[in-house]
Amino acid sequence: MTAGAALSRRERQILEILYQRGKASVAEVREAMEDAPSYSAVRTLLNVLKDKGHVKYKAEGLKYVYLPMVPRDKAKKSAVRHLLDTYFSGSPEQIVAALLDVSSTQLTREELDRMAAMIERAREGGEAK
Amino acid sequence: MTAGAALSRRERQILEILYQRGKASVAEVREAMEDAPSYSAVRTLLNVLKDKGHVKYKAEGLKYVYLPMVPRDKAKKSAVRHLLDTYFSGSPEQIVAALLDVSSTQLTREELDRMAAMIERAREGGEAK
DNA sequence: AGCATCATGCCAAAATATTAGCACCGCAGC
DNA sequence: GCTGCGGTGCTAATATTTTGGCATGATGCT
Repeated sequence: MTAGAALSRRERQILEILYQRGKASVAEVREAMEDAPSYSAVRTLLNVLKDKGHVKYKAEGLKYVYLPMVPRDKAKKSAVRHLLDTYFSGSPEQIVAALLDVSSTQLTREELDRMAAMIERAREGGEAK
Repeated sequence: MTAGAALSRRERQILEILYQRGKASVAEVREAMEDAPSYSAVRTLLNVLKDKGHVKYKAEGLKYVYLPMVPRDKAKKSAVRHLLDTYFSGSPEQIVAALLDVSSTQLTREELDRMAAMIERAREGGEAK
């Protein structure tokens, strides 16, 4: 129920844009869409999302900017969880594998080092059963 | 166009079930749904997915089983890529962080070792710029 | 053979999602 | 003060999604 729950195609598309950018005005959302419909349409969708409780807005200057109701950090987690059991049978290491595969070309040694360090820390700190 | 492209809510739900299980009959798909509609409805959706080219089916015994058109391996990658730039600004290490966070309690030392090893291998093998 | 079961194909009704249009408001410039 | 620009609210039309129903064919059992 946190984030990716039962949204229509457009709703999801828009919510994802908001997650990408953190916050956005109607016009910004619209510009971020490949296949943007009318301004009105975007506005309606945003309102639907608001009614469903996925989005809130606040005045910023003269216009409203919309932002996700559940903060990115929470959404991240449930997205990862979902990915995990949709495509990876719940196996975290397989995600790491896919990750390395997908982004191997852009990964710097430093990034890899940091990842390794994180895992190292988890091994010591968490000390799973 | 690979996998998660412009599907309706139900279509997505069903396709994801197929990715989870690899293949499934109409009844199996239906059983895997929390909020399952009628058998007919599921059947229709499966056919829609077939028409859209996301799913194929083959006879297995007496009934048909459906399976995703694009194989899990490919779908995985684009799902990871999508996750990456929706919630993580394209930063692979942040995914690893989230992953560890989400699944820290269930991770065995062996799994962590294997992850570390993968990263190690990437560091040597790939030798990114 | 007759019947219940479980599969499929096809189709039309009902529910939702998606879109655009119109009216209004505040602000800046002429 | 009028006018154009860019924002909002509301609402109605359209398109798509989602659903169930009915007819049919194969299988297995009594």
